[in-house]
Amino acid sequence: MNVGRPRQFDEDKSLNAAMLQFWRHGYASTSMQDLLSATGLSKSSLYQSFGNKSKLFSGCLEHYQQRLIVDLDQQLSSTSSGLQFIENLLNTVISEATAPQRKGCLLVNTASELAGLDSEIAQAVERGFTKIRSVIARAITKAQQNHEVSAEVDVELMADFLVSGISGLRTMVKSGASHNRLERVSEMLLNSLK
Amino acid sequence: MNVGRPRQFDEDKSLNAAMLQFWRHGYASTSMQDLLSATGLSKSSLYQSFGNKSKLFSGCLEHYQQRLIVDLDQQLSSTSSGLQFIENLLNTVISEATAPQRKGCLLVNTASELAGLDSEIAQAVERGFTKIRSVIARAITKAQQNHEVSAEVDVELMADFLVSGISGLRTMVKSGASHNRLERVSEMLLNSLK
DNA sequence: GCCAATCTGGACTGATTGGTCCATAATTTT
DNA sequence: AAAATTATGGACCAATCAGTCCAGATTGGC
Repeated sequence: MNVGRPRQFDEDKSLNAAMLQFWRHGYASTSMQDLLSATGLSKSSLYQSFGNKSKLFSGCLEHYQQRLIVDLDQQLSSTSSGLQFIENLLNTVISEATAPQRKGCLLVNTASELAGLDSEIAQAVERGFTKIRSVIARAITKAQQNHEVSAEVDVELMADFLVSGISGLRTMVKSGASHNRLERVSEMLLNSLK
Repeated sequence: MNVGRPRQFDEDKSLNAAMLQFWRHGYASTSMQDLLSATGLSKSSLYQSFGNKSKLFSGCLEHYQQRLIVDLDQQLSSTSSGLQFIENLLNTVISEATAPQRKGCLLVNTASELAGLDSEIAQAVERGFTKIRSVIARAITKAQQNHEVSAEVDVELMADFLVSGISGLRTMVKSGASHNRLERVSEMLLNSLK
């Protein structure tokens, strides 16, 4: 098997380009034409490789989630302070407020747009959130080991609280909250760890 | 002026029906056909009364926001305890987790879908959030007067924190969090008031 | 009764939607 | 050289999209 001409295009790059489109405009507002332009693929190739729009979206969601987790993992292991890692996370969210386009988080966006309607997507979103939560839980444990956070803190609960808090911050960002207000709320979240 | 045949349909009811469609499926995934079926109006009447899809959506958003504020206002004034009012708010959000369809909050959904793309919508969303925040701020003040919440609490900051926290909870609901986890996070939010 | 406004339904538009199919070309392994 | 696989581009599809227009019916105020 696997004889014949090999893949010419980088499937990962195509997935990434498609992901960006979905990320920017959401599922419904992204047309196949948008995806063709973004990926640079021909219609035939795109359908051949990814099936259809829905499957492509699922692939993009998975791609996003994996990239995100790898990135967070790497950041966590390269940061000695668990608390600092979390503070960095919050700052990253806040810094998007001044960005030209506020894309937010594809998982959060998808939860909002589709999770209530498509159960398959809902499951993918749930898996993504679970993974993020587990990274944050590890960060909290690390912070406890460094005595930055009280050992009495319930790690799982606090991880949920932070994931929820970050999602809330993201909504504030999209709803146009000022930098100042975002910073103060972020500070409160951070204080809840102590 | 205003001679001739008077309005036959209840503009408020039509707006309400259209709002429900947008609420359920978002802006992009709601077609004019959906809106015609939902409102029961003829295409001519709908365009005559509301202009076009975009304007109709803006109207629905305004309608939603007004309804919400009136409802919150009424609840707040009929609840002697400011703390209880906030607890009720959180419980309402959580109870949606078991609902057949999790529509969430139209303002939050719209922030996610459109606020990053359409500045006019973004402003409407921002106004809506501001009003909600002010109701919650009043609830906190009321709780302080009842000595349920420390007088040292910064009302505006806490209001922001709660609005953000509620949005976070809503995201958790959509992402499939269990009732138990939602309750514990909600409890943490409530505790942050004390 | 007349006028003005409202309502309906349908015809119609041009553009876009997601998706299929096919002939052809390019490139690799066997 | 032959077979297998990937690529492209365009023709084509029915369905749907938002939106316009109009003729005609209805219904009220004056």
